Amino acid sequence: MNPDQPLDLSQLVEVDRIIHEPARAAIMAVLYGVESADFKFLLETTQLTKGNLSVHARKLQAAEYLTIEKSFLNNYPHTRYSMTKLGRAAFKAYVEKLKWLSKAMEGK
Amino acid sequence: MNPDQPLDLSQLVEVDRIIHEPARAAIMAVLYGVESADFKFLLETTQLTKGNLSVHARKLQAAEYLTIEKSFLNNYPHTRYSMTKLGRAAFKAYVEKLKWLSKAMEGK
DNA sequence: TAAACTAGTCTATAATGTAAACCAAAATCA
DNA sequence: TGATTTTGGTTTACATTATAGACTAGTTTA
Repeated sequence: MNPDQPLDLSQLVEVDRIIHEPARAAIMAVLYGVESADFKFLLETTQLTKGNLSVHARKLQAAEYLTIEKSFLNNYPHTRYSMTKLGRAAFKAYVEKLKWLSKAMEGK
Repeated sequence: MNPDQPLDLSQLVEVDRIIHEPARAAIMAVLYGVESADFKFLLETTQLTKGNLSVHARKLQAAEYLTIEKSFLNNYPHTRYSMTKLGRAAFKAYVEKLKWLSKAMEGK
């Protein structure tokens, strides 16, 4: 029991739950690197099932972390997702928190 | 849409869910740094409610990530938690995964 | 002996994630 | 042509899960 431990673990408990769900973190991680991505691309990169991708993407949309644009491409429905500024900031903050934790665990 | 993206996001989706829950991650983070800790100490450091601490700690015990020892101290019940080798390894692997994600997001 | 405190546990409720079933339209097949 | 398959998703029933307030059991203090 180390009394000089300055870690504030409550920060961890207060992590952004919307992003913290791995399925959504994966979606965010993909979109963070690109301007936009369509359903098929996200399906391949995240390895989620279609149902999960659909549901989780809409949860991210509800949080205004991403936008969903529907159109038709070659006669087929086509859905394009892109991260909002809010989503980008939230994801950045989330990753910072992860980094903080891993740094805090170093040398223990 | 960056085609030369080598990221395997399925790794993220397959993260250890037992640790991934923030309440439990906080417990693990505390115990990772110390040999053992009692209920009160965990309560203060994690900021969890008593009910949650109790439940989540037992879930970690069920996963064999920590041990729970009960005794009496000054006539009061006293519960002491410590991380198992399995728990330590699992937490280390978990933190490595977080590190991997934050590194992967750098410069994007 | 009543009241307040310690040290937890139990449990009802709400919230959440999951993937299989479903849908509409387009393409292919026979 | 009609039947079947494929594309591109959405819906929803189900199971799992987290949460905190109520509860228990015993101790100390007034």
